[in-house]
Amino acid sequence: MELSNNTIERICKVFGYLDALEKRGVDFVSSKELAEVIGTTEYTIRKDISLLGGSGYTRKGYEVKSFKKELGRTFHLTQKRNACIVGLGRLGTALLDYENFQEDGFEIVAGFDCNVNKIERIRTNIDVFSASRLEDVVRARSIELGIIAVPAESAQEVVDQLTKAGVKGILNFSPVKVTVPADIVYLDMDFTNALRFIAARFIMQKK
Amino acid sequence: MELSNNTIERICKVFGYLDALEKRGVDFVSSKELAEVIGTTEYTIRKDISLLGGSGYTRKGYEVKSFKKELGRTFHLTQKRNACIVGLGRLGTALLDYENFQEDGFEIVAGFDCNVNKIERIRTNIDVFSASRLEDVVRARSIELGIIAVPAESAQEVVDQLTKAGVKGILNFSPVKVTVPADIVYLDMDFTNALRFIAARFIMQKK
DNA sequence: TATTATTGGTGAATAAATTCACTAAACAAT
DNA sequence: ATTGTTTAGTGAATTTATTCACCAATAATA
Repeated sequence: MELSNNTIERICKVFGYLDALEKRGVDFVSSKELAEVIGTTEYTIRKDISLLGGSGYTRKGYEVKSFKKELGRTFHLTQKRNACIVGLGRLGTALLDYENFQEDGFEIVAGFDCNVNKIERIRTNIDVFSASRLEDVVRARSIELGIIAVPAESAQEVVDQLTKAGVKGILNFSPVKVTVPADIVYLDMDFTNALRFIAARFIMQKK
Repeated sequence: MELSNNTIERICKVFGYLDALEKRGVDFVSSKELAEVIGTTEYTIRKDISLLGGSGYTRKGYEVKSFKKELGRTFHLTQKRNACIVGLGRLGTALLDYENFQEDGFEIVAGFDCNVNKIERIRTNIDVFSASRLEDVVRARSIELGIIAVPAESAQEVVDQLTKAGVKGILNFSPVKVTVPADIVYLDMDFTNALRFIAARFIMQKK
């Protein structure tokens, strides 16, 4: 099966919405509703789902519970995955306690910072370590996902360390472009860039 | 000129990288280097730039300073834009002091929270207000951009308030899908979704 | 029971995005 | 000078993504 990034992105959003619907006790959802919520068309949603082999019910839509379960299985979205946060400044510590991660199958099992004094001051339930211990802790705790919240100048170094330690994916909050080996899944969450994109779209009116 | 989202997104990244190069004192950059950094091909970069009407120098590439300036002008990326943050939990307060915003032409000129006690405890240089004052402060301070960092359950309400107050763009950090009028530029930064995307890509190996 | 409306599934058509192929320019090296 | 190499620019070709058009199923309604 060969899914495009766009499809995967949409399906992830669908998964999140299914989760919300399930909590609200809703049983069925139509491709039309999914499309509106996700911000696409019903055709695209149906195409995505058919690419995935999923199926719904005529005049009812997709069954929330079973569809969510199926997506979870296909994308291994249900199994717990260990993650760590590198860089415990304001953003990093905020992320440490971001409850939604835990709820959604991602467990932050370690935090790292190079400032030892800072480490001692941090009040959280999550174990925090000196950055020098990154590699061995990542291995010891089977951490698959690294979340980078360090300043721009050390981001590349952290990427290299995480890579060496064997993480499979990296989510980068630092506002700098880094180079990452091709076999590691990498995603950028540059806030400034997001604001720029919005500002640019003020100007280049869509539609 | 009709630019796609993809093009705008790439150009924003290019802008960020040009900024970094400028600071490093680099004079020229090739489409190939840009492509590598941004994560695309040189063809696409050149096509994007030509769509924009930009131009470079044979065997040298694009002149960093003037190209950056041109992009800034085209996308109005240089003019200061006022932004506010709604929701002053851990993430919201971290964003309040995120220095990179200020550096890049976005100024956080207000913070809002519905918890009055919390407002009094917050230590920052930025003015913080009760959420009830959102509408009048947004108008009074010409705030164009709203950054949402409230819990899922109040996100839609905040969107509605911001919309009513007349912001032009919204950046949403809350992990919920909201509906936004079509004329407002909207961008989602759902962390959990980002992690899901990464996890899904572990499985659905690209390439 | 017959009819109507709604919804998913899917191959075909269309549209959009990317890549290619080639040209021209400019600098470097011989 | 001449030759070779690098790099941008761009129309054409290709690939990818989206949308359409239509069918089948099924639930609701008359």
